[in-house]
Amino acid sequence: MPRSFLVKKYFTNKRPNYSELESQNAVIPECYPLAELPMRDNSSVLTYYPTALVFNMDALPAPLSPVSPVSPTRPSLTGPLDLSSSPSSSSGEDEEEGGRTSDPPSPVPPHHVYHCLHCSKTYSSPSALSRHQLTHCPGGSEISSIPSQALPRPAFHCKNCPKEYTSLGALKMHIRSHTLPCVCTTCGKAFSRPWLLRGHIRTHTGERPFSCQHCNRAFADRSNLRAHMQTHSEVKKYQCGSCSRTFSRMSLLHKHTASGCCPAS
DNA sequence: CTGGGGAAGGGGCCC
DNA sequence: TGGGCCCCTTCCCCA
Repeated sequence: MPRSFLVKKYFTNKRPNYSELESQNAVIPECYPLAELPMRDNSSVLTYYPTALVFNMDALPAPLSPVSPVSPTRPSLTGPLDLSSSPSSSSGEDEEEGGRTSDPPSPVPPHHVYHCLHCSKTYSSPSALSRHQLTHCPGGSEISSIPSQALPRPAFHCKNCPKEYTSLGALKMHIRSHTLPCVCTTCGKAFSRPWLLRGHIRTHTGERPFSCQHCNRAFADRSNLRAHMQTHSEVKKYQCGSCSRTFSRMSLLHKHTASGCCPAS
């Protein structure tokens, strides 16, 4: 299941072709320009339907209790193996440095006492919970059990693509992928977010702040380090549902299944 | 063909 | 509400 359950994806899951938009935004000020919505003229990419978002709590399923420790985002068949049951094992999965991943592997932090009505997620404050629960509102499949009449329609549409969002903030974030306001001063490549640009700048500077504790190999991206760590693990994270063969990356598993190795699947 | 690294996209969460 | 960061995912390329 894609993580982007906020978005209705009508087309392919491949990256959008921004070449046309890039040509439209060829002149963008350097040095971290501000992201702004192209509101000039009457050609705003924002389509705002002032329909109030009504969150019908009565139409929602009963709260989950107790909270399941199983991650709800893991795919079932082709998803990664659940290795979280042995966090201190020698797989090296949890040995990377810093960040939230170094937190204790407790599935529910003790200060998280507000449970989502739709999934097993918990939050430390009512506001955080209510904000999260809004993500279940739009034509999302995660609440398919709720009658469609009880669900509010997505209110924010992107004019450049068919995506729909439940909040203006989410739409603004998405629009940045069209406007690409962050431009590399070295090569001129544009990005949607400053931190993406920072990661890109590392390709110019050669900075690799994430290093493997097993082989001292360094990486510019934490996710790439995480993928690399899988190569040190004897039991890979992603398992074929048919032949039980494991892979270090989901993409490799997809290649495996697409190659027809396991036609029964 | 397979495995792995590099680069990038994008939604979620916290502050 | 927005910035920053996290995490997952995907594509491309190369050995």
